Amino acid sequence: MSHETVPAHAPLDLERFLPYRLSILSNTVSQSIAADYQDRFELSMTEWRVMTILARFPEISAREVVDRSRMDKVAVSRAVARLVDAGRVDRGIHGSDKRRSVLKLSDAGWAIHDEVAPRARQHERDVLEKLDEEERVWLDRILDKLMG
Amino acid sequence: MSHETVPAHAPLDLERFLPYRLSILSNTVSQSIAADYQDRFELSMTEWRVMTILARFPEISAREVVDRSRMDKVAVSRAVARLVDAGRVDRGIHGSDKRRSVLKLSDAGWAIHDEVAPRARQHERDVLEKLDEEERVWLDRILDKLMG
DNA sequence: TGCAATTGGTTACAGATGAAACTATAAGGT
DNA sequence: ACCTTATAGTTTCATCTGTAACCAATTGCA
Repeated sequence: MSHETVPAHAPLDLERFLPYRLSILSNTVSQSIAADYQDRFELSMTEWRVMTILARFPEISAREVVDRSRMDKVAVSRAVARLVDAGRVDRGIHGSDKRRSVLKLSDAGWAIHDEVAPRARQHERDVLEKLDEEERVWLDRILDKLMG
Repeated sequence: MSHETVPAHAPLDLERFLPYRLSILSNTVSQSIAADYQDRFELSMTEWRVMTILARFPEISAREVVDRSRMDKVAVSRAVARLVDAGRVDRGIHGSDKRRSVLKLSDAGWAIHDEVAPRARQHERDVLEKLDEEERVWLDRILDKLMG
């Protein structure tokens, strides 16, 4: 029998590693929703997110979309450009500050929003249905604390 | 006063929408860990994940890495190629099936693993510290149910 | 007023990603 | 043995993404 000279490696158990589990879960859920509207409307996830922000806060600037969504500035710029291009968002210019855009959903944009939003909500319900009411309350509270 | 002809839009509240919250949380957590090793070792997240799998299951094929990690086949192929290139993983060929690779961490690979793994675990603890013990138990249980 | 620093937004580039096509080997059925 | 099908892994291509550089309008202040 020999002395232990090699340090014992301590491999991570990826399956139980929180960041990994979150990443898998998040991707699975987001992908299943995105799959639903990407083909039907040629709408990327970023574009959809911008649309939901504009649905809730009409007439805001791209900057405000960034602030409200934690999305990347460049990503928002590109998404808005495509949405304007597709006639789904109307872009105006702020009266007193010519740098600022003023964005809102067009009628076509609203039509898509009104079709996609309920389906997205349904997906969320499908996921949450795996939990009982007590677990849903805890999850909500835990996410708030983790993201605080 | 007029009849209500326009249907009431029902915008999603992105801030409270589960898939969105998961996505933000997951990105925040994973990014903060990845930032730690990406610069110091020029190691991508995919490569690091492959390394953790090989640490736990030495002498497996790329296929088994895919199965155990839910990662994309192509992503694994590329990550392994880079790791082999960098001398962090040794690639052999399976005796009775020449298609199959046999992968394991090299000494250099283990050295990196042994430095990164504890730091990754520390990051996980940092995140979980925002919760009390009861919440941690619930979170674990909830993730299991959602991912079941 | 004039000029440096800031801010809103876009562009350019470099790296990451995923679907599909491809190569090579193996397995299965006749 | 022969031929079809399946599997391991790589390559290709088109798209996405993030960082940094950039432009134009605005603000702050000497």
